Amino acid sequence: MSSPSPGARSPAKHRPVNRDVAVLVVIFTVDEGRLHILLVRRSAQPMEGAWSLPGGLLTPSESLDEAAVRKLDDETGLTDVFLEQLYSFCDLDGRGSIAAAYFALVDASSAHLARRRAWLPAWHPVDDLPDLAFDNRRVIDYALQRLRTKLDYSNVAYSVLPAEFTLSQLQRAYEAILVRPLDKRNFRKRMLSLDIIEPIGRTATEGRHRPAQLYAFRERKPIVF
Amino acid sequence: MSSPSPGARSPAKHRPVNRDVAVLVVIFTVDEGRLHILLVRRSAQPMEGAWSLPGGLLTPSESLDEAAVRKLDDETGLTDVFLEQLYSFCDLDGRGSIAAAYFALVDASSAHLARRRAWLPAWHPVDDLPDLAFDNRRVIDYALQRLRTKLDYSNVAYSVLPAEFTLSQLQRAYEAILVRPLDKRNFRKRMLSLDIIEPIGRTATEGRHRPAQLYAFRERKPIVF
DNA sequence: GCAAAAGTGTTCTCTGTACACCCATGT
DNA sequence: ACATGGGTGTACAGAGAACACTTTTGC
Repeated sequence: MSSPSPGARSPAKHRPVNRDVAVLVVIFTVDEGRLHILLVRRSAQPMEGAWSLPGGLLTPSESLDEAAVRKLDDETGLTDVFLEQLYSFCDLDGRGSIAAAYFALVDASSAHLARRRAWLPAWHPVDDLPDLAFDNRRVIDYALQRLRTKLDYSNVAYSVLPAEFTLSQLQRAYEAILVRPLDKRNFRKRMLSLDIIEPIGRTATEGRHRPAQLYAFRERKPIVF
Repeated sequence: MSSPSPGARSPAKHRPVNRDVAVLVVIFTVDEGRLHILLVRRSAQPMEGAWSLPGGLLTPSESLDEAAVRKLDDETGLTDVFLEQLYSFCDLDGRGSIAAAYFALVDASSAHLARRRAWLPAWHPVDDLPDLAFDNRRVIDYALQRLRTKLDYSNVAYSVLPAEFTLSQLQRAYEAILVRPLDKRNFRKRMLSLDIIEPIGRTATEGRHRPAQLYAFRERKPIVF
């Protein structure tokens, strides 16, 4: 709410307490049938060089959402993807700062990772993460849970695929995120009945087998069923 | 209460930018078959006297959760109830502060509202709220949505009822929150099959009709189905 | 012609929903 | 005896899960 607290009693001697406020972004992608997260190396003490989630302090004028969008853009060059606030953590670093965590889904082939840094950012499979700075692991676990839940009742997957895709690609993305095989017929039946994707009328040949019908999401923005 | 002057923030480029960080608590209860929210009057400018959600700045040493627990205790005298972080809002007051919103469910008959203030806090039916300070309406709408969703796949209702209750009381609480009548037989069948409540073996007589079996939640803590 | 992925229906089970009557008590 | 809310079962519909074979292409 507002800085002045409606319920507070002693206006005179209360001194406002300000805090560091940062955003963290858990950026997911699916590549080679596996779910990955983007990690960067810390460029400052403490724990310089340790793998961690991308993030940083808010600038004086920006909002939480703006900071998250900026960070995501910095790291991937992408702006028009699924990005949602996750949870606000306190004291992840042991120094009382506030970190508003966000999570995003990106198409690996559209993302352009920064290449001019001493330490290069990199995709890491979620089932094989390195040791992470601070309590970043907690944030990732929370994001994973939310992503998996949300996959079931929303169209978030639109953001992890290129504009045109085959149903098999879509299914592989779902399977990578859920870490569970899905039945092909049931999967297709459900996706089509949800009315969130449509065939675009062209096919794609990929390998020495039958070409697949190409589909696109009707809306490239979040929809909840 | 005095709000921090703009100069209180660290303007220098090489210094981290700190912000006011506050918590807001949307405190729900069910009374007389209607869902209510606890509102207080702002005790400071701007908008002094306007109804708003309880909240306030973090003290120097506390975490977000601790501040939310403290606020809830201040307003209701309750500590062992359902309380969950909702979302962090930015700039609700137009001055760039961060507000971590929480929501809580309390049993109206256990709550003791503050009585020694110039402006008394009060329960307001959610379907008949007064004009509210700032963007508090957005926060309440968000909390309502989350509460209604969560009612369907968790035992949050444990926190809005006394320790012992009848199935009819439980059903009335659900109906008040969802604003929709529920079928008695289906409701009882479902509640019992979820295995989250159990009969305590006693009955309660209330009015000139058949006494009702009393039940209790097996766990008085959050469970997700 | 063969390897490889695309594409396609039916059956069963389970969950949610609709619906109406008798029971125990106080007055 | 009657008014009031407590308590109970069954039938139907829709959703999700299990399951196997034919088609189209590149080589």
